[in-house]
Amino acid sequence: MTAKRILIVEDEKPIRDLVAFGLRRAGYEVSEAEDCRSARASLVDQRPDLVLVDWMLPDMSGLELTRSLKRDKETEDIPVIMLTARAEEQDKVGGLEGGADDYVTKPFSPRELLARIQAVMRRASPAGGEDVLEFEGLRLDDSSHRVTVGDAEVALGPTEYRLLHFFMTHAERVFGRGQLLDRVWGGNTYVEERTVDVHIRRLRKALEPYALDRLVQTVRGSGYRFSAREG
Amino acid sequence: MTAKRILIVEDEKPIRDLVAFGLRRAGYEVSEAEDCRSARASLVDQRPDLVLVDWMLPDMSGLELTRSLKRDKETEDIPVIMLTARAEEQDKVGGLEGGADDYVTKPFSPRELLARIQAVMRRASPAGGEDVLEFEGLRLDDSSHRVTVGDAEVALGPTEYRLLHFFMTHAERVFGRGQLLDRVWGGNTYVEERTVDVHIRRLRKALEPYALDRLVQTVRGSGYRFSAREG
DNA sequence: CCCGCATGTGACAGAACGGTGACGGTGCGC
DNA sequence: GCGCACCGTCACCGTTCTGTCACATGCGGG
Repeated sequence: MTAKRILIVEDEKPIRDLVAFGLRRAGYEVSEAEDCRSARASLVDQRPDLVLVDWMLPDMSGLELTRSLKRDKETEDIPVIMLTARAEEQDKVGGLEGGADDYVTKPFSPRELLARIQAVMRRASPAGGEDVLEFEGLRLDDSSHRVTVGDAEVALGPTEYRLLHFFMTHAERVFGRGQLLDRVWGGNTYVEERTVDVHIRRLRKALEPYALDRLVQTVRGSGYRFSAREG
Repeated sequence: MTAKRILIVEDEKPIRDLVAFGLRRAGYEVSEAEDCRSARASLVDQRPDLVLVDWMLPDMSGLELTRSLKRDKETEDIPVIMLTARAEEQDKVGGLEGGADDYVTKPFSPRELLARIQAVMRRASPAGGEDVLEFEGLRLDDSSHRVTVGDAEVALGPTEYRLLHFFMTHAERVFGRGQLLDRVWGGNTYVEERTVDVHIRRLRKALEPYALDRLVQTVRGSGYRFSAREG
């Protein structure tokens, strides 16, 4: 999975550090800027997937920055989340009007911020955002619906694709055939449990040329597991 | 399910007592620390499932504690909830408290605290969170269905796995063959009692390479026991 | 010290389980 | 309508697991 890049524009260093630290932990790649000038620079060469902008900035208000961002064809697709202090709350309307995709009032809980970031990105992703899972050299790009190993493309049927997607988002856990039917086929389909075996087989066969069939492991008596570690 | 352990790090005794009392009533196992020093100690030997940290602490700020927690591979998975006074939230803290998973502002209602605790724990467990039993270096991860000692994987058949799982969740107690048949095989199976012996044997054999077969002990005339203490 | 009973142990046959190739059916695009 | 891709099911097979037995071992009481 390519890490999503987030740019933080915030002049108060302690807060900036704090937020950056938290976001990095959550798996994002974070760059920081303390004013609009450097923010613009970062925007050009980092091409972040999302921008967090503080409302109050020394050289230009965050609102201004957002507006100009959204005016530029080059950057208008980048989602923006504004950070505002509670006192400034009445201005939130203005923030949204400026083109921000969402705003969060300080203080905010980490949960909340992460949730909003994800929500906003999800909304933006059809535009060009990427949704890539990677595991042991195996890449699954959900937006383009492609599975690749290096340059080669792995040909999968729809069911195998969903199965692999499910596994890649739930690695290291064992799932019984019933659970897989529930979660990959859908809760109210009735098919034989052994059908799962057959699709596991097909998935393995597709991964075999790359010696990645080992990732799909049988746990005798329980089901299957997707894992890098041999079992 | 073993009761979840919560560690409270808070210097003001009255508050600490109050919170601890409430949490114990809610069924948690609570340990307390009044500064970061003792918190660290508790972290090591208690391995709490969640930590509640006050923002203001005498020796080190709660923020520092949280950060160092999240930096350490050993403890980064333990969810942290920060407690902050309302006065502190405005100016200093913007948001992600150095990696805290959530935060609660004082004064808070017991309800809210409990709700957040549950939410955070729920979120922590399915993600990377695991269902891990550990005993004398022997690890049984039920979600991935793996039994390991250090890096090595212990190969167990289905029955041996269930047997070990049962023992690890019921250590230090003696079970007769009949009881084991009931609880590991299932209430309505009819098999010879001596069959238990054979599976005990197989389990021991699998643990032998790691000198852990000593954990499965025979109680002559009564049955078997899983225990670290010899005899 | 010896006996008797409880437990350890190796072997084995049947059952259960999962892997695999093949087949017929179905829906879709051409 | 035809061919193609995919799906679900089945039958068959090798492998692994399981329960049972027969025999070995060992502990404890007399």
